[in-house]
Amino acid sequence: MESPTSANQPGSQGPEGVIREAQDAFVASWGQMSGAWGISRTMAEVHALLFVTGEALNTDEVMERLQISRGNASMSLRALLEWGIVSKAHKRGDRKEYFQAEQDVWAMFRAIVRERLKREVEPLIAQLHEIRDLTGVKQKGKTDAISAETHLHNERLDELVDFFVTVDQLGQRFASPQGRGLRVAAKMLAKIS
Amino acid sequence: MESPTSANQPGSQGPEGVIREAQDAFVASWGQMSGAWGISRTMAEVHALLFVTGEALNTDEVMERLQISRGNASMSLRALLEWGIVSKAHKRGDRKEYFQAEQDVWAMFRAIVRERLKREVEPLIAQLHEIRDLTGVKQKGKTDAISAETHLHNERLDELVDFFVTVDQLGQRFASPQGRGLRVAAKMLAKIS
DNA sequence: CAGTATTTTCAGTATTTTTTGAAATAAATA
DNA sequence: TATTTATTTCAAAAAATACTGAAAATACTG
Repeated sequence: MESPTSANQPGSQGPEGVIREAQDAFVASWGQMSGAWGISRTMAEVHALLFVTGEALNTDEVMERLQISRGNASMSLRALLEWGIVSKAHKRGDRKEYFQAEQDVWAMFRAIVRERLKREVEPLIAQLHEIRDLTGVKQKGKTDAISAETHLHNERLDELVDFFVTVDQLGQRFASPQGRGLRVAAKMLAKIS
Repeated sequence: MESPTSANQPGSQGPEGVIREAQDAFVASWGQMSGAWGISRTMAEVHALLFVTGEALNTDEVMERLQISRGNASMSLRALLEWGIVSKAHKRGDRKEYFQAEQDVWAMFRAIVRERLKREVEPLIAQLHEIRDLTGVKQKGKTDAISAETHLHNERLDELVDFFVTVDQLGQRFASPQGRGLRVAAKMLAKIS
């Protein structure tokens, strides 16, 4: 049990103690999941902070709240921009840059899917094609001078390529802006006993 | 370009040079993807080797082919057994244990989905529920003494929980043995222009 | 059971990844 | 333009992760 932070002045823009506690807990949880997204713990924490506060924060506020260095905050924020789940904002009369997280959870995951397809799945498909080409023809007719072993090898690779192409196509549909509709589809599919 | 390995004796059980080359390339590619599965590079390489050769290999053969230590091979193989994508086999008159990879690509990914739901998604959902409980009631009716800020915070978390519950349900359907049918469904969904 | 073969464990080491902090760069103001 | 403020970069340090090898444990065999 943590002792609650000092009482807020009434009317301050800061969250009440309980919310702050919940926010910190969320940041920690989300940080633990970083491995699952393939990003560093800090990057996940920065994202969690922006998401859970719902506010636009500047680099110093992020540094202060997460107790991280300026360099780390800068790199994490830039990476989150590249992932497309955080965007820049500006405040009048303030030279600092502010950052805010995408607040629509489904839109956020569409962005993540899009990025992971691009970074992981598509390069893999390309490599698998190259490897597949090492052992010859694709046509079913040509049984030529191909050993049984080569044949089995080719079948294994073809099945794998086929799987990833399907994943890529499915992902693209989900990730596209039109994929919005899939939210409904997904919930229905998930529900039917 | 690598010089092909020394010519195989005809009739040997070893693969021809070209296949060996393709296998090595596959092991390397699959190893690079390890991050995406959340496993170590070696573990991915061991799996790749078993998958791409299609053979049941023993610890020494794995060590030799991947140039890794006995300890590393042992740990990787055990972890792959836990993931359920590699199984044990035995050869008559041989005391060594042999290991073979699941050869059905879709079955293999069902196992991976099952495991990642269990290790990553479900614990997250549990934690999110705990965090959500910190800031009170779920009922829509009760607008009581809840600040606007708390209300927004709760909405954000509820949306997130809802998302992961949907993912978990969808994943379970796919991962279940009955999920076999989803292979067809997935391919159809992926195709429709 | 004693002896041998095989597998697992784990402390120490090596490698990879992440973070820091300060210098360099860029942007805004006056 | 010079000055101040904000951001990025990157070499070095720290932290996290993976790997080795040999000892311990386990499982077979005769």
